[in-house]
Amino acid sequence: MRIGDLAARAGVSVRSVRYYEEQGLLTSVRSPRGQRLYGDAEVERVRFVQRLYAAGLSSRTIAELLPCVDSPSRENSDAAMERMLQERARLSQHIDDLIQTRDTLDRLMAVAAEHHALQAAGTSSATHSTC
Amino acid sequence: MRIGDLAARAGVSVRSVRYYEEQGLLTSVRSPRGQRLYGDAEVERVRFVQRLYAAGLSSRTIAELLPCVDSPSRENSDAAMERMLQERARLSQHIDDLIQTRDTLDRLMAVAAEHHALQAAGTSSATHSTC
DNA sequence: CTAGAAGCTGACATTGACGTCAGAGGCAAG
DNA sequence: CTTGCCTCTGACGTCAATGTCAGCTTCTAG
Repeated sequence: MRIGDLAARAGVSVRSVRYYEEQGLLTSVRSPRGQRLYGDAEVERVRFVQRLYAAGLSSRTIAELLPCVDSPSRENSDAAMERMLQERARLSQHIDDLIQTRDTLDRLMAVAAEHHALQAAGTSSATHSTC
Repeated sequence: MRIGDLAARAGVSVRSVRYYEEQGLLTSVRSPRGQRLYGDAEVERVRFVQRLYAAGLSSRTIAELLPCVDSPSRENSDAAMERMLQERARLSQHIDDLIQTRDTLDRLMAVAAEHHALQAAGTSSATHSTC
């Protein structure tokens, strides 16, 4: 499987695949003439990397995490486990923030809807709220 | 209240405050000599903007949303409401993604912990899993 | 064999939310 | 008046993940 196919299957650009390799997030076997070759497993690998990106991890952090996924050993598992715990905490914090923001948005929309209803009824009440 | 105080109270940099004004997310009154002056309300405003940023909204999107918050009127409330619904959906999707990623991380950590335990017991079982 | 699609490397461009610096002016305290 | 801190505008730097282009090579279909 060549780079174009991998990119298509994983739903990313060819450029991104090369970048992932450059960052040490992905390895490839080279054909005698220098073209990158991949197995089916790499498709999942790319998707996994994408998900970590989506979770806000930097390529450096991902690079620190992946060795544990790849070759579990005593030395790296401790450090990686700590790293994962850290990222898990960061992720949870981020999720909580987003939920809180969504709640804020919901309250804003509720007030807006109420205002809209009042206005539709021609009632100009004392609701001084925003929107 | 001058820009430095506002920035300190809201917990952002002076640069950011100027940037917000540049993007139309914040307004200021100018002193006779041209310095920006703010009221207490702007502190909350800046914090609100920050939360929207944290939620992944771009400054352009925030700029489209804020007029509704500021001056509720019939024309802008419809558009703003739609926009808010859109962003709410995006937010929910993002939250779901993050939770899914956290779950993946949890599974990874569980396997890692198991592996670690087995290794500690000197047992090299058939768990071919990652880490 | 040959045209065109796809790959390679290397480098510069882009986007967004700032950081940072320069040069000039404002403002309160001693 | 001076010292030192704050503010102003304007412009360039940064960082990270990609886009994009150039110039060249390799593979594939006819």
